[in-house]
Amino acid sequence: MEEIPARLSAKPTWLITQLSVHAHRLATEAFAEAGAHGYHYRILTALDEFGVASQADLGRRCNMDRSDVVAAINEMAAQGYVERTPDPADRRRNLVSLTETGQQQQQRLEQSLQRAQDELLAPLTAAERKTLTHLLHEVLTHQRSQR
Amino acid sequence: MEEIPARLSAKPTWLITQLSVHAHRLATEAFAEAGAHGYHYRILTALDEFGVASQADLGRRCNMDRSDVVAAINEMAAQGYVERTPDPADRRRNLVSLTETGQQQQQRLEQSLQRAQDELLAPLTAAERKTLTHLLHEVLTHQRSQR
DNA sequence: CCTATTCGTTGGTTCGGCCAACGATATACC
DNA sequence: GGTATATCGTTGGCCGAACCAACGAATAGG
Repeated sequence: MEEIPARLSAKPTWLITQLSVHAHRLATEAFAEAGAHGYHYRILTALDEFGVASQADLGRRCNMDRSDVVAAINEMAAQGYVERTPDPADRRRNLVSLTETGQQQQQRLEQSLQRAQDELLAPLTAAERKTLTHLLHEVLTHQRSQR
Repeated sequence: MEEIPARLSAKPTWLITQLSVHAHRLATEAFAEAGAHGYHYRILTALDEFGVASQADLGRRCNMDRSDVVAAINEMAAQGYVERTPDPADRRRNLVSLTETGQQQQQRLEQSLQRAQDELLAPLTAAERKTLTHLLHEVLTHQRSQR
């Protein structure tokens, strides 16, 4: 019926980009249930893991552009998940901190994402998931080091 | 300096989406050298592999929306890589065919992509690449069967 | 015959990822 | 100390890939 060209389906770049579409769709749907976006999850998780940070730090940790951090923080501050206070030690900076409800939101998103994750990797055994994760990690860190 | 939250970098969805950014960038740069886009490569390859097809067929094979097929065909028809003729047997359809120069373009893109591919997977051995490809393929086909 | 379905096309939205520029501030160098 | 350089937050924009809704024309199925 709708066969895929072999030259496409044999290429890792094709597989990765196609799979990222599915992964992205699953993650987006999961986040949408909690009224959040991908950027929001990244920032909440970074704050939960490393504590208070400047917006620039968050951008670097979450691999986001500074301007996108601004927008995400605006939205989450309006929702009460995050607080923005000027850094007394460096008045260029804003210190972003996680609120109580922000932490709860992080946990909600964490669980939603976990479910999406399981759905995505359903056909793989635990060992295969580990192998896949390891290989992807390998390639990604190499790619990151290249620039 | 700019550490990445462990909860992110351990998640296949994160790894896949982040890696797809790199894969996509490498592929896009490779295609840009030949003045093409990712959608163009997909269609050219599908035509090369399966021969003449309707736009709707191309969309299904390349996993593209019909409307995006229209735009890509427009561009490639203007470049002379592809020809659009009405199907006499079904006047709703257009039959899209590959021209001589279109076939050459497909080969150019094929080679460019191969180079991007090698760059992306540089840190992996041949065996690891095979494993990765296999696992990705597994997950993707399962995902495709889900809808 | 008439209802669904398919096809190509137009026009629009969304989301993630970017870039350029700005004023304010901080750091480094001379 | 003063001056260049860099960083930070912010605004406002761009792009590409994916997708959706709706339309007229044409076909297929009952």
